[in-house]
Amino acid sequence: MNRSSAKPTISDVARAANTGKTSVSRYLNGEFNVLSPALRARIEQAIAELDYRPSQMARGLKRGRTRLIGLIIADITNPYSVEILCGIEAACRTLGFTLLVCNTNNEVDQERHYLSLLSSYQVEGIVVNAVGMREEALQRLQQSLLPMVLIDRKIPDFACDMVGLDNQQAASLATRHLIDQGYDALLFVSEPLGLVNTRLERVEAFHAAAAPVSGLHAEHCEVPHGHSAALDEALMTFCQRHAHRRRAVLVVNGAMTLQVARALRRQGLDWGRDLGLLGFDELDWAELAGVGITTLKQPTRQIGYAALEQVIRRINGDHGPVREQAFAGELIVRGSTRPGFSDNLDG
Amino acid sequence: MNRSSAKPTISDVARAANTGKTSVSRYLNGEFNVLSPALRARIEQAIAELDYRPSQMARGLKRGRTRLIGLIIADITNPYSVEILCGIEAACRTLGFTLLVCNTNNEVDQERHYLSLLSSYQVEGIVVNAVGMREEALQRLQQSLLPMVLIDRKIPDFACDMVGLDNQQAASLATRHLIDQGYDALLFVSEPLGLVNTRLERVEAFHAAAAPVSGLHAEHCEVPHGHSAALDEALMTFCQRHAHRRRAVLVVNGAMTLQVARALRRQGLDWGRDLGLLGFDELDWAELAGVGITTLKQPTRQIGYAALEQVIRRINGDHGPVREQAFAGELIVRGSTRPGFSDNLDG
DNA sequence: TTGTAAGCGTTATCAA
DNA sequence: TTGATAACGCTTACAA
Repeated sequence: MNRSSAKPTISDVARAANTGKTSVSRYLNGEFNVLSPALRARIEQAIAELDYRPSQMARGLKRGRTRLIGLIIADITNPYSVEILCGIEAACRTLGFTLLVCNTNNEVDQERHYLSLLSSYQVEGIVVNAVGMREEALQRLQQSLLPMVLIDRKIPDFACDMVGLDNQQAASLATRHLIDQGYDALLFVSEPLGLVNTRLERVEAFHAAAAPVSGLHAEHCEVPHGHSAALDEALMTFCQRHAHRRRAVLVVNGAMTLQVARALRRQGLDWGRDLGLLGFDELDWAELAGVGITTLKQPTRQIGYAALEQVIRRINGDHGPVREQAFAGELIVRGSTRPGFSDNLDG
Repeated sequence: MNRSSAKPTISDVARAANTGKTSVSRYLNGEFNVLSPALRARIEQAIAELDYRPSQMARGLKRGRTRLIGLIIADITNPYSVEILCGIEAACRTLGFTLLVCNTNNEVDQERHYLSLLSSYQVEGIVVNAVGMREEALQRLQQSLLPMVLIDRKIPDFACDMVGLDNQQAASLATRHLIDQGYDALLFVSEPLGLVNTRLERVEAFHAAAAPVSGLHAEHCEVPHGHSAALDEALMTFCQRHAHRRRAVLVVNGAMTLQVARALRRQGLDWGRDLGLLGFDELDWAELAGVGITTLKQPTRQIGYAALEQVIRRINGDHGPVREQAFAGELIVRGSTRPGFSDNLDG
């Protein structure tokens, strides 16, 4: 059917339909009110015969608007990020945008590279899933003049739309659950807090929820990512210090929960029996690990969707004040926080 | 610094450097041999001052080559796909290409949409990670005239470069391991085989490896994705029929292994104790599930990298015969196939 | 060594 | 209703 080897252009279509490029362009843009039914039909047929597809490159060049959105992900290996991605994708589909996915692999160079790439492709807006991104990298994002939405992170001293979890609500919910289950020695495990608002807010809400309860020990420790020796040490110390208490560990996110679970395994500690375990972020294997791990699930799809809606609002010219949207988390209770305290107390 | 609101163009740079667009273009393309050091310096400065970034849209439009590669992923939720993605990304970085990631979410419409999108953005080649993609969708890929590489799937009656696991080697390795561990009733669990070569090759090698062994029962069952009742049924039947044998289950891929593990949990069966369990694809939680799950790990990064190299070879004009690359898998032994048979045999 | 001018495939302006 | 024609920002003959 397509005899000529080269891709057909709008001129080819015009020629085949015996008309000018302008009318074809009008057809492409749905301006049917200025097209006679006859002409419209001819164009339609020509397009079908040639299997013509307009060049987005040329379109973007001419119009300046590309309907392209850039997504910068710090670590696509993180299932949390992937779920956010899915939410954003769904929104793109509905709202007529196309997503350019960039995984910076947590490398500053990559992030720089992609940022300039996105701008050179004239994306109309950027969503940044900065989970795990270093401050250094975030700083430079400020320079981008494009509409931008941050997911799950704020940049200090930089006003920017943000969508994420209601950390205050979620951490309170999780902490209260542990307290309600009768645990009286709580350890909050996170990566070094730094200026990462997610971690700060969660640990703060943790302490706030624990403080009023009498007879409760609540502490937190910071362990660098991947530093398993430090994690072992921290957990062991905690368990020994509170040997005669009902111990539980609250973990700041899914990636860290995996680390903690491995560490507990190494030390022969069983969650649910020897101590309680609750992690932020739902894990698809949560129910398979021992007695199952209780998690605090984020409405990830919803967060992703909302982020895209917000960036599009900005693209459409909304110049209102910076907006921060926080979604509530949901507790999914499993065996790791249904203690049979018998074993725990005769240490 | 950037006083004018609009993005600077190559003309702006030329004006600022007091020269013509041609020289700027030459600078951008590294043709320094035809630029006097003085002019080169002026241009360099002008670019820096204006913070100029060439428009890839215009470039692609003019040159016809975009250094863009499209990646079509059927299910980005699958960790296997994400690892492939990482391998491809690494290759892109090294080889100077940019990746457009498209997740079809296993929807035919999406796949159609993205395919035409990619072609309209003038990508120079396409990598298709068709894991889980339906035949229907794959058929249409044939129509694309672009250089294309398939990962992990062949299309019947369609010659196309392919990169993936050496299914024959991997399935043999896995099956022999089970036999060596003393299991004598083997069940291979997969989604319906259909024309999916991955599944077909694996199950075939499974039977081939099992056939010569006397006193060994080897069977396979096909369970639709997400059909947990059917899976329960299949597993229960298998266990009852071979109640007095040493049973082991071999699972065709990581997603299915998750299903099987859940099903076994539901039925109160412990892998390692009540039966053996071995799954294709490494799982990051494999060591945390009960006594740990033995897996057959694919060299995913390597596969992704090789796929991109191949598509680029085609882009560069390699018209050689269709090439199929198969990489060896690696067995990672954990508790689920280190049986203490005592419990198993007194049923 | 440098610059002029003609496109690439669209859309926007204007006149018919 | 239509259709020339001039941009969009860049590359690439072709001249100088």
